[in-house]
Amino acid sequence: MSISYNPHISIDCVVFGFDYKELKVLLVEREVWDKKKNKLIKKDLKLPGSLIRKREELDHAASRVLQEFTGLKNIYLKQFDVFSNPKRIHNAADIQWLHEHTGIEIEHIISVAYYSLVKLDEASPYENSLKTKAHWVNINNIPKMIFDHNEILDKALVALRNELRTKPVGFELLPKKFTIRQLQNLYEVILGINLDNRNFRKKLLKQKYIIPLEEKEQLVNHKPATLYYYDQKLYNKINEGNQFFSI
Amino acid sequence: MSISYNPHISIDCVVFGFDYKELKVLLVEREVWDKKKNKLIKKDLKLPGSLIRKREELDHAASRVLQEFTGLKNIYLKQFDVFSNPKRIHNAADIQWLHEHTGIEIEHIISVAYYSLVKLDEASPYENSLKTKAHWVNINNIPKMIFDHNEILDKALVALRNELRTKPVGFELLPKKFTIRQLQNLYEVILGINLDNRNFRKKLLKQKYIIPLEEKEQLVNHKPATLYYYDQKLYNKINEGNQFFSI
DNA sequence: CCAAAAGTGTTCCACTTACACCCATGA
DNA sequence: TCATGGGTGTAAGTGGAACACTTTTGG
Repeated sequence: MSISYNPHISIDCVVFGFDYKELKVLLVEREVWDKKKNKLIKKDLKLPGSLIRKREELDHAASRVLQEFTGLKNIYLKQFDVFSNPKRIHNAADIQWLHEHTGIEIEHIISVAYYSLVKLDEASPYENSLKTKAHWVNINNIPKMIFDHNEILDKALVALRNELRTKPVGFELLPKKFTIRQLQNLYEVILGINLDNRNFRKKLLKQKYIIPLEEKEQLVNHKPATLYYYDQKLYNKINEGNQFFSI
Repeated sequence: MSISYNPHISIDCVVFGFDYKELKVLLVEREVWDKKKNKLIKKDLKLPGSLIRKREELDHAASRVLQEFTGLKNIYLKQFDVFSNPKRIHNAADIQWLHEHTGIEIEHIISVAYYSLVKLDEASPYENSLKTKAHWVNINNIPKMIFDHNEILDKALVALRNELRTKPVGFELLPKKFTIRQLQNLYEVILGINLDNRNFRKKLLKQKYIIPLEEKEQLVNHKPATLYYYDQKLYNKINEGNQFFSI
């Protein structure tokens, strides 16, 4: 195993999902075992990640990790920072665990961090089929993770907010057909602000690449909302080199 | 020498400077020698960069390189991308040169790219004191460089433009005392657009952290312009968590 | 008919844009 | 006195922000 990995560089992915109400992050369990006693010492959480393979491109490594943990291909991935503090992995037990887990002697791992945006309805079927257990954890309820993963997550959220304000990435977190209210909730939850719903609708519906369907919401006990979809190609055509509307 | 470097990770710096008229980039010469004949085979240009040292943090490596090549400390540095294509260094002669130059066997170098903004009037005194020759090259006149350095430069320029539109980084390229016209030229040259000078002045002078001095321009054969300075602390105080004016 | 969320218009203000001339200085 | 760039004001249009009620549906 060790021969195929580059022991100096890893990638970590902050996988965001949105369940129409809350922003969630996919975290995976790490189990630390006492080998002699064959006994579980502790279980904690981390971001999905991996050392890169030898001669592997970073984007490839990120896609690979994402597929390993969610089963999804072709999802939105953005590299947003690099973490290189030599003390980022300092705990003796962590170094030991890495050694056992990878078969590699670790000295200083630089981690390139990505965030990705997935549609929860597509991702959830895969959640149970993992060897390593993964959980969707509410962004407001993140535990202490291993290494510097809390810091990575915090910075991912800042990067996501910045991108959400200027680029049409919110649609990556919603199913293809969505309501304006769902999109508004997404903006409100991620940015942590309240938006005036009349103004939000006006602004959104002015964008020609947000296209109403004949279809309506189903199974709600109130007036069903119109469903819309986001036409990315049209967006690209209209906005060649220009700005997204900003919130 | 080889023992102190990490052979997998390098940093490259795109150092921007502005001479009141043109945007320039600091490039350094690479000389390829035929060792047997002790003869210079060719000279070409590259971005200043270096392998990182073992257990060295990336920001530290970038500052180190910058100081090596410009003599400057504490200058504006921003990490903007990572280049990891395994074919980014593919030329046999380049691999050979790297080996001779670093004493290290190179397999796959991932390069973390920074751009930095320097005040030309402060940087120029150091230009001549370098062991490796460095040149300020006009952004419109960049030759073919080695490796993927042209691609790195192109992406740095895109990143700089994005940042210039939303953050007060232009001041890093000007001396402490500057005229509004100089700042406008900077925006025009970097963004590649024309700006209305009445509107530009109005917008700028509305910002309270751009402070007029009693002093005027000297030695010009026309009405001397008022000098201003940028009060970064005041900017931070005013704009806690908010937006810079956008151009 | 009640509860729940969808959907809709107008006014005010701030900001952007377009546009042309006089002023202060050094040579 | 001329050449050069500095410095200034106004009007029209655009976009954002604030604000409350009616409509449609399921239960």
